[in-house]
Amino acid sequence: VKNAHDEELSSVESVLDLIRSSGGRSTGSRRALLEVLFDSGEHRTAEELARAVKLRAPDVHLSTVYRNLEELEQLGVIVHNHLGHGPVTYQLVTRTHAHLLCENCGVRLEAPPSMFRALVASARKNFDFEVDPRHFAISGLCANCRRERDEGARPAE
Amino acid sequence: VKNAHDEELSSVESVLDLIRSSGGRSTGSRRALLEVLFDSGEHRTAEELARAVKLRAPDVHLSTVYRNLEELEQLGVIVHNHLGHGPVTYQLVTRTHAHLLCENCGVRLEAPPSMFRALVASARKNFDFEVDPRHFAISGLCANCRRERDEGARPAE
DNA sequence: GTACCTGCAAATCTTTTGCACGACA
DNA sequence: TGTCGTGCAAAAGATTTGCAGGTAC
Repeated sequence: VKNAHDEELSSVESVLDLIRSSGGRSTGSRRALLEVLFDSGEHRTAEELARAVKLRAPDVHLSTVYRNLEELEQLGVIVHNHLGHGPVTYQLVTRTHAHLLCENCGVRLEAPPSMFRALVASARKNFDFEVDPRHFAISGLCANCRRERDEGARPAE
Repeated sequence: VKNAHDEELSSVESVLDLIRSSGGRSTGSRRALLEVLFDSGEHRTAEELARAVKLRAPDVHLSTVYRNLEELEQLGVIVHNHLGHGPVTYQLVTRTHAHLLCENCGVRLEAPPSMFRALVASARKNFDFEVDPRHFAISGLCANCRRERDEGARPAE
């Protein structure tokens, strides 16, 4: 779980350098995966990433994508997130942030780090625990679904 | 996503009543599953619950447990949690609480609701979002693993 | 009696692994 | 050249579904 510095994570080439310097090899499938990760939006599943990789390198197999994602995660280049109930999603560590996820409709809101300041401080103080709010989404109910629920709970609809 | 009142969730029989009143039937497999849920500790997987159910009612099939868990969740009797990377776990809604989960070693700490007060207020104010910190674990690093990481990062070990 | 529930088997979906071949350093 | 990486197939783990028969109400 080694910590890579930000400048090492700024481009496809710099990450390939990082891979080489840790004893790995710079291969076509790794380059293609990194290009996709740097190009694409957030929270892509392994399947989505593999589909995009195949556009650049048609022979790259899904299992190779999984293996490379694991390698990149160990190097600290990407993280995976558990959002909702679907498959795991991946993204560059330099682009992570916390999320609010509606349990009911699945809508996802990006939460600013400031929102977690008190929680981070409290966990540190009370449990000596360093909270990283980016790995799992914070679940709850969005405004719409809360309204729906409250209306549904009215005595006589 | 109807909200059951607490007194309806206080015992196996009261939940069976709730099931009947919502058009469902009181069956042996449902009773056995509820007995297991009321008897057992927290965060049990479907597999674990099915194993315990089979001790009371050997013919109950795993798929029936899944179907009944889904039904109970829809009635608001239980919730499921995503803790760490393993299978989903279930527990009675009356016994839920938030968790801190170490990304590195998997240790799980029970977090008091007070720890989330500021987050809950801030999400409500800024996003009109009602946070329920019990559904997903809050991930991060426990004291031990943080120490380990910090030592690993020292210039010369 | 009828709608709901269940056991069983099989399918589905996501992810992992074994193995032999090929490619990077 | 030797190790690491890859494609492919197959396995594994968790969950869902189709169907035919059984059961609560």
